[in-house]
Amino acid sequence: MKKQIGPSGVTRIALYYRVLSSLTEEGVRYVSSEELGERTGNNAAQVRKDLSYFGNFGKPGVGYDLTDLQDKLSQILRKEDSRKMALVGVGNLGSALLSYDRFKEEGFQITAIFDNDRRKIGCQRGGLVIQDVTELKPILSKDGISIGIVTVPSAATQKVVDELIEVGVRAILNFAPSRVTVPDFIILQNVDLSIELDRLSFFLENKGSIPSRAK
Amino acid sequence: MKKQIGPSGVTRIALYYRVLSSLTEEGVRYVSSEELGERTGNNAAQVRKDLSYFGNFGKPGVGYDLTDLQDKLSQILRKEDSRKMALVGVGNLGSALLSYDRFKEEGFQITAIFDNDRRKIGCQRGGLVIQDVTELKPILSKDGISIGIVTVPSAATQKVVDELIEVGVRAILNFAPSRVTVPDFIILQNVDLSIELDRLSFFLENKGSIPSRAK
DNA sequence: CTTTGCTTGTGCCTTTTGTCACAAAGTTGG
DNA sequence: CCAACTTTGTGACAAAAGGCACAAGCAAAG
Repeated sequence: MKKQIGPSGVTRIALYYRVLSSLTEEGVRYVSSEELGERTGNNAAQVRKDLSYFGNFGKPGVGYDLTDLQDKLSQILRKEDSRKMALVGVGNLGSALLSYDRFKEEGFQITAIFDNDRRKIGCQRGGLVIQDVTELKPILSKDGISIGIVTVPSAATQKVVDELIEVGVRAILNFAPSRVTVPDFIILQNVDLSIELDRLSFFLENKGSIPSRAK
Repeated sequence: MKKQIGPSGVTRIALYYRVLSSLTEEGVRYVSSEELGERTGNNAAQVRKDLSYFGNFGKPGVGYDLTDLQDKLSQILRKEDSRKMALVGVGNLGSALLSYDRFKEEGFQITAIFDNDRRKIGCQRGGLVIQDVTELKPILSKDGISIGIVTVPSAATQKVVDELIEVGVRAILNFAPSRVTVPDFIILQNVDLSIELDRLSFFLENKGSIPSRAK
């Protein structure tokens, strides 16, 4: 069986895709693994190997056809299936994510938002009405939403996550600092900003030690 | 020379620290590598090895003294040196970070904020006055700020980062999607939320393939 | 058509990261 | 004090990730 790409490889693929978008605007037609590596901070061989997991996209002596490669990566990352997302927790961070333009640009769309705060429920945010989180299950059960973004306080996280899973959400982006447990078939990605700062804080005093990886 | 801990090890250390805080609230006195592993989703041996990079904190047959270990990790992550941070770019995301309580809780404090928008400059946000980004250098040069948070549009990122470095900032948390180049001695951490979503999107269709690592 | 010059795809090696398993150290109960 | 349990710290092993280097493929020039 052919070896598969790893988690960090996927991150790099997404990065390559970003760079391709820039290059398109610059009117380039072909790009080499060398250049792609340069622009993303990766080794050229790494780039070629990453891409080779999904097929032979390049032409020796020329490089990769830009629009062609873009299509391929778009397909790999499922950019066409417009992904609908639900956001739970319309606090500061949640609100910011709602008006975060880059989600739209990259084909992601938040279509339902929830909170447990009486004062917020019914209000509008980014063109959507904030709904009662206790109504989450009945409301989402028909929507076929596959991605959930959770920006609620730690204490509530597990409950919200469980409910999202019940209504068919299969991937969750969790901004709460608490670790959540999910079944194996669920994709969970934690984003903990204060941990990022802890990392910075550590490396500030131990700079020489470890080369910073470009996550 | 003794081997040093790697980048992902540092992330785990920060995670352990979070769990210790919870455990303290629960009134526990000792914790085993087994339990710490359980709660952070790591192998017990991994936990012990991570900790052993910094000393022999545990007692065989007992485990780790909770408050003691907490102190040690706090020291490792430099939690005491109250870290001052500057935030550049007071848009949606920037504003959210300003009122993100967890930064305070974890000992990080934003003490200066900048934007280039005429209409924002002079306004208050989270108890701070938004200052003109063109004044960044003169204002920060005296402050001894070591961490910068950058939430400006892609086009402006490199310039802002360069200026931060000029005034002595040594670690940067960059939320812009564009890759920035910095000298070797600078710690740069990119956080790109739309790339996180791309990852989710990919794994949704390739679930079986790769076990999701608990970042 | 041949030669020269790039650039890809990939086997192999190196380095890093994670896990296992066990000796040493401490604890508890009789 | 001794025997039976725990749990640590770590050397040895396994798996994964990254990089090197080269054969094979394509292009362009003569």
